[in-house]
Parts: sequence; C-alpha cells; structure tokens
Amino acid sequence: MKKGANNSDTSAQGRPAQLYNHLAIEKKWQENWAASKIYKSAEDAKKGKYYVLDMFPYPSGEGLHVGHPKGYIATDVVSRMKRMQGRSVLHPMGFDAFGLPAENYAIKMKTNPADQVAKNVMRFKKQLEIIGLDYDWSREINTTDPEYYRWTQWIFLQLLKKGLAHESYEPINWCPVDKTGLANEDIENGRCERCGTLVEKKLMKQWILKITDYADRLLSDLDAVNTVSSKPLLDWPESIKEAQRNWIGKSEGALIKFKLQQGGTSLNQNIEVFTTRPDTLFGVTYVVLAPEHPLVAQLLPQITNDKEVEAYISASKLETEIERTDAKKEKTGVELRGVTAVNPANNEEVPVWVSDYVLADYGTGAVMAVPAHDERDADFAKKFNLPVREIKLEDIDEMIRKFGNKVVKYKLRDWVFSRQRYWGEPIPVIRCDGCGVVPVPEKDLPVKLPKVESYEPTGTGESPLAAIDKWVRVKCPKCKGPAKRETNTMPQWAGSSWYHLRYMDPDNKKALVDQKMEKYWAPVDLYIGGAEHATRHLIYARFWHKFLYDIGVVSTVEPFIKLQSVGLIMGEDDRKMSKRFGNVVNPDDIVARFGADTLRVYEMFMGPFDQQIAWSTDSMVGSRRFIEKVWKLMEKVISDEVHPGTLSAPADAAARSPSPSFSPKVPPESSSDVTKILHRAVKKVTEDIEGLKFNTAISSLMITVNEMEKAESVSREQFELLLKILAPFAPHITDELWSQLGNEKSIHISEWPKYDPAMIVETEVRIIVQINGKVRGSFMATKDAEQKFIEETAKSLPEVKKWLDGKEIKKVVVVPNRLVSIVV
RNA sequence: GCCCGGGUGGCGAAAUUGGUAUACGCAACAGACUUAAAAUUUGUCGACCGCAAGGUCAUGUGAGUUCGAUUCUCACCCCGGGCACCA
Repeated sequence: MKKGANNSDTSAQGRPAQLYNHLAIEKKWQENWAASKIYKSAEDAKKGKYYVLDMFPYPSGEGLHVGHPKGYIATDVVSRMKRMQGRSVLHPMGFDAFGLPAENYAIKMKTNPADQVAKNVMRFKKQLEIIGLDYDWSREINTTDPEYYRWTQWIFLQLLKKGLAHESYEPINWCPVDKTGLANEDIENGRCERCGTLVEKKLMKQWILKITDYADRLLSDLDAVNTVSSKPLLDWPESIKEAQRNWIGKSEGALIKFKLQQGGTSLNQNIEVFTTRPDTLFGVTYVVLAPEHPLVAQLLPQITNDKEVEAYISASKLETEIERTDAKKEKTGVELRGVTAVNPANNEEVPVWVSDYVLADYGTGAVMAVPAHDERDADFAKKFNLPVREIKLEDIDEMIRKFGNKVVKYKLRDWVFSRQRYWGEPIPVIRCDGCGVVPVPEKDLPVKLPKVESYEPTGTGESPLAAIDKWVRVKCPKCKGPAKRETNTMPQWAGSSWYHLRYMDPDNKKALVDQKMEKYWAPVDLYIGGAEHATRHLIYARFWHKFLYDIGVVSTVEPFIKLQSVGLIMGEDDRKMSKRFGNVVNPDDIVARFGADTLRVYEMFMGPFDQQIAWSTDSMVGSRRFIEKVWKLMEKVISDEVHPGTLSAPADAAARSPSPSFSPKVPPESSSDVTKILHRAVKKVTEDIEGLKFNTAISSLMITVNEMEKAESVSREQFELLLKILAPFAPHITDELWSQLGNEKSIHISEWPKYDPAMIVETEVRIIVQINGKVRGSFMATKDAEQKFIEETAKSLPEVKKWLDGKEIKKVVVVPNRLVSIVV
C-alpha cells in the first residue's frame, strides 16, 4: 500500500472505511520475511549470541488454543529486540512427538502415529506461522525423526557405558489402562498422570537410569553462583527451584544400628535405621520395619507369631500405594514376638514391630520410633499401647559420633526408563543367550522403530514390538549368534531431555553437536514454558545435560540459565481451556478477525506474564484500538510532509535511516514533550522486555501513542522511534509503516534505539506538601531547588496556610524533589 | 502438616532504596457525529458526606515502627501452586 492510496481512501469516505487491513498486510510481511530469510540464525564471532528457547509443543490432534502461543510470543518479543540490539539470535522451534498422547490419539483415529504426527505438525506450524513468530524453521527438529532419535539412543548407550543405565527386576508403578510402566514423576497423587487411573505395583524387569547419582548436584546447582558475575547461576523463579528441592528431597541424618536379640542372646544381626533426629535416641521405645524389609522374612523362624506376621505382610501387599501412604489412615502393625532390638545409647531392649507406615524404599526401610517426638510414632504407640518416653534432647553431632554414621538421603527415585508401548525410541540393546545384554554398536544407530500393523499395547508387560519377529531377531553384535532386540521403548521425556543441543547443529550426522557450535550457542539464555514441567522435563533435562558435561559433550553444567514460566490463559469462564468445557478460543479465528499483531499485543498486555489470567475477547478490542491508533498516526506524519522542512524527501530518506539512537540531539529545554516521552518509553520498553514485564512495556507504548495523538505534529524521527520499540510486539504493522516511510530493509533488522539520559531528566518537579501525614497541597519547583526555598514556598501556599493557622510547627521534613512534610 | 507465590476500583492490573495509591486497558455513564445503529470522538468514572469549596475513609484483617506504610516488623484470615506416613 502506498501513501497516496492510503490518503485517497481516507478522503474518499470522510473517514477510513477499513482503517487497516490486517489480513493483507500480515500475509504480505510473513511472505516477505520468509523470502528474505531475515530470521535465519548464524554464528557470528563478532556478535554476542542470544539463545532463546520455547519448551516445544506436543503436536496433539486438537491444535493450538490461544493459550499456547503466549510463551512463544514472549520469546518472539525478546528475540526480536535482541536481534535489533545486534545479537546473533537462535530462536528455533521443533516438535516433541513421541509418547502416549500421540499414540492414544492415533489408536482412537485408527491411523498410524507417524502419519498422525506428521499431520498434526503441519497444522501446528500453520497456526504458528500466522502469528508472525520469527523462528528459524531451517533448524526445525522432531523427536520422532530417526536422524534425531539416533542421538537420543546414543546418549542412552553412553549412560549404559558409564553404568548409569542398568536393568532391574523390582516392583514398579504400572498403569493398567495405558498398559505400561511409569516413572515416579509420571504419577500424581497415586494416579497415572496421563489417564488418571490408580497405578498398581508390578514386578517387572526394567531399564533404570540412575538419576539419584546426580541428586546432590541437581540440588546444589540450583543455588550455585556464577563465579564471574557472582550472581546466581540459575535465574529461575523461586517457586520452580523450590519444587525441585522438594522433589529431590534431601534429608541429612544418621544410620544407627540396633542389635537383635532373642531371649537375652545376640542373633548377630542388626536392624539399621535411618533417622534425622539422632538427638532423640534416648526416647526410642520400639523399632519398626517395613513389611517388605528382608529381615522380616529372615526372622520368621525365630518368632512365635510367624503366621500372624505372614498374614500381615500378605494383607499389606494387597493395598494400593494410595491406601498405604494415606497419612490419615489408622495405623496397623504386628509385633515380631520373641525378638528385641537393643538401643545402642542405653543398651535397653525394645520390641520390634512391622508396620506399613514405614516405607520400604526410603532410608533403610526401618525406623526407630520416638513417640514423644514424632506424630506417626505417637499414633502407633497409642494404637498398640506402647510406652511414650519424654526425654531431654541431646546434641545431634555428638549422638552421631557416638552411636551412628552421618548419612544423606534423597526422596528422588531412579528413573524407570522402559515403556511397554510402541510409539517411542527403541532402547538400543540386544539380548544374546551367550553374551547377555549387548549394546547396539554406535555405527548401527539409529535403531529404527519398525512400521507395524498393530501397535496397540499388549498389557502382558511386553511392548507390541515383541510381536514383530522380523525386527526382533538379529545377530548378536559380539558373537554373531542368534539374538533378540530389546523391545521396550523410551519414555516421552527422553527426546526432550537434550533437544536444546540439537538446535545448535541440527544436521550433524557425525556427532550429537559440533563442539564449536556448542561452545558458541550454549547455554540457553532464556527458556520459557509451562510450570507443569518443574519436576519432570526440567529435572530430566538437567540430569542429561550434566551427564553430557561429564563425558565432555557440552561445556556448561546447566542447560538453561534464565527460566520463566508462562501463566496459563484460562477460558472466559475462568476454567482451563478444554474441549470438554466448550471454552476453547482458537487463535486462527482471533488472527482472522483482529490480526496477529492485536493477538500478540493483547496476550502480552493481559497482565503479569507468569500469572494465570482468563481470556477476554471483549478486552482485546483495546489492543486492536491501540494498533489502529498507530496506523492513524501515520497520517499525522504524512500530513506534515505538506509543510516544508518537517519531513525529508524519499531521496535522502535512506541517508537518514536507520536512525539508531535518535541522532538529532535537541537540547532538553527545547525538545518537545513527545520526544521526552518517547525517550522515557525507549528506556521503559527496553528494560521491561529484558525483565519480561511485557504488560508495562505496552502500557508505556500506549501512553506514548496517546501523547503523539494529542500532539500538533509528529516528526518522522519520532514516529520511526516509536515503530522500532513497538516492532517486537507488533511486527507486521510496524514493518509496513516503516516501509511506507521509505525504508528499504525490514524494521526487524534495524538498530534498536538507545535513549538519551539527558532527555528523560525532569527540569521541573512537583513537590507535595503534607501536614500531619496528609496531602494538603502541591507546587512545581525547579529540580534540585534549595531546601529553605522549598520549605518557605510550601508554608506560603494558601491551602497549606489554612492548616497551619494558629498551630505550632513541631517538625518539618523536606525530601529533595519530592515532598515537604510538616507536623503541627 | 512443611515450603513457595499472591490478596489494590465493577473487571485485568500499575506503583520498591518508605514519599501524590489506583498509571495503562476493559466495562459503565453522559455529550458530539449519524435517519438509526455500529464505528469514531469529547468528557466523567474508588467509596461516603456536601449545592459547592472542601472533608472523611480506602491497597485481605488486627497491631506496631515512622513526619509519612500497598511497600518494613509481628500475629492472623483467604486464594493459587509444590511436597507429604520420606522417619
């Protein structure tokens, strides 16, 4: 659209019929950006890098609702400003597409997950593209691409090599509906996080990743300090750090051994308990073992009530995890009659009990009970009439030195890594009768997921892959004898645990990431996504990253330096947006009706970025009005062109632009109010984008636009300055107006303005006058005026005098450039 | 129960080394324009008293510190989130 055409449109109808055609303009610029490749990332040693990353989406069949892009818009705003500030920016996007939801959806739709995922990805990309996001799509990744999961499998092999992956035959959490084993992290209140089914315990052979080996580092690095800047290494919300601390659950305490006796003679066996309260050792009145504790079975021959104990153990096995761990449930238990435990502190013999209130897989599976100092022990003692002994507390360190060993325990459990499902990365190992478990040689990666007819879960504890004989039967890489592939697949979280590295070097076939590339781009400077990933994705990714650091693949100990979580956008009814509630707002509709720029401005303006806020299409019209006001301001700039001297002719437009730091240095005295406000806005918008306070950045842009509207005229420089600081939020309209002003290159590769500090200094300040703490008047004074003068002026104001008449002034406080406080 | 956030107009929210509470936006009300409506535009908009000038009260509740508190301290209430029979 040309300036002239715009003007004639306007005059022909007295007012613009369609103020601004967002559909045509946004499409035009999206095509323009794609063609000119201005968002392509490139390593540039001369430029500082900025790596900004979104938690990539899971391309479900439902498509995006307006809540999803909120985080993407935020990273887009930041990356656009950083690019304009001269950084070489990496802002990539990809898709996390393995896992249960895609598979279940495919089963429902009776399609193949691979085909379904391809369809969904296409749809997601389209939805993202019309929002005008500046992704470098040449780096797009997909976790289900064999060229991608080759390296997911490679990482597994390295974990195996270092002894951090091993097979274990133990009871694990099993979801009977999804028919697969689950990690601790996949369970919410005893239910499968995906389908809400109560999980069961099932004894199965499983691949386990020893994340607990990293528990201490995962915990302590949350509070690590960057040695160069002496600021915290991780600029993360405290709530997420705290969630991880809770999840890792470090407890410092002591192991204390109680000798077992039978009829006064030692059995040469100990019960080892874990306690965080060795200072209460003198208050122990009994000892409790978990029903699964190996000593319980061993002691059965020694005790007089073995039948009773056996019955208790079988009964507790039948209970679900939820029933067992319900703190409100009445305590149950049984005494091991005939044996006693000896308290090492006072050599006292105390009874030994078995109860399911003691967890088998935490600490040692055995506790010393101090009913006087522990609520649970007190409940148990009351129920079974056990003695309670009030004691004076001892010194913790001394007690540990005398009677036990210092030890640290974590709540974090190792990562159950096998899934008995089809749609995941095959675990790259081969089982040979002769050689045992043999890793697939790295040169044979990727182990591709075969296409199958039936991929529905079997429920037998075996993956559907087990039925594909042709795929399963292989030669042993070691002895060349007949062998079988591992048929379990990896959990959904595998591929997302390292994808931030693959973006740095997506086409590399020789290595996970080229060392030079990694050194340039790592770490991720800003990472944005949902808070629900606090204790899963963000813990797994940190674990793998630290492991990759240990084996020399990456140069940083932490993957994500600054983290911010997105506040959910709720439905208009303030419930979670969901098909079920019929409150889903589709971004495609919003973009079609109001434009992408309006959607972007609205989502950034709604409220504090990390806060959960309900969507309101009604409120969004304010953002559309703002965009239209900007559009109309152009007329003001154009009309100035009629007057000679105010606007340069197109010929020297190129020479005058870009105008990086608003070069015409007008002395503050003579600069217009608009210029002052603009410079203040440059400062505010720059600082607010940096601090992710998008709502107040837009507020200051609105104030600036309102002032420009009121002003007699708007100069080209002023308008260009406004467009630049608005560009990250509203990239289409700003590029359009920028080009209408005669600029040939996109505004998004122009230089970000710097404010002139002299320009934002006030020469006059309003002084407030308070009497007894109440505001009674105010007056203008020159900045840094003398205190005496300020005080006298304040006292002379008529509205102030009224309150001083006939009163004695007890005290006067003068705060320079702010206020005078008089006490009478 | 433990831990982390938060509570300000009709609504989303601003305001930090303690210094004019309610910026910006939505809604609402009144006027202009229009045959009319929409759109646009001008103005009003925390509550209460008052014709007005003006006054009193207001940032979850109650105390405290201070010339002055949304901001600091103490106690409590409520909402959101994490963990939870973890010894």
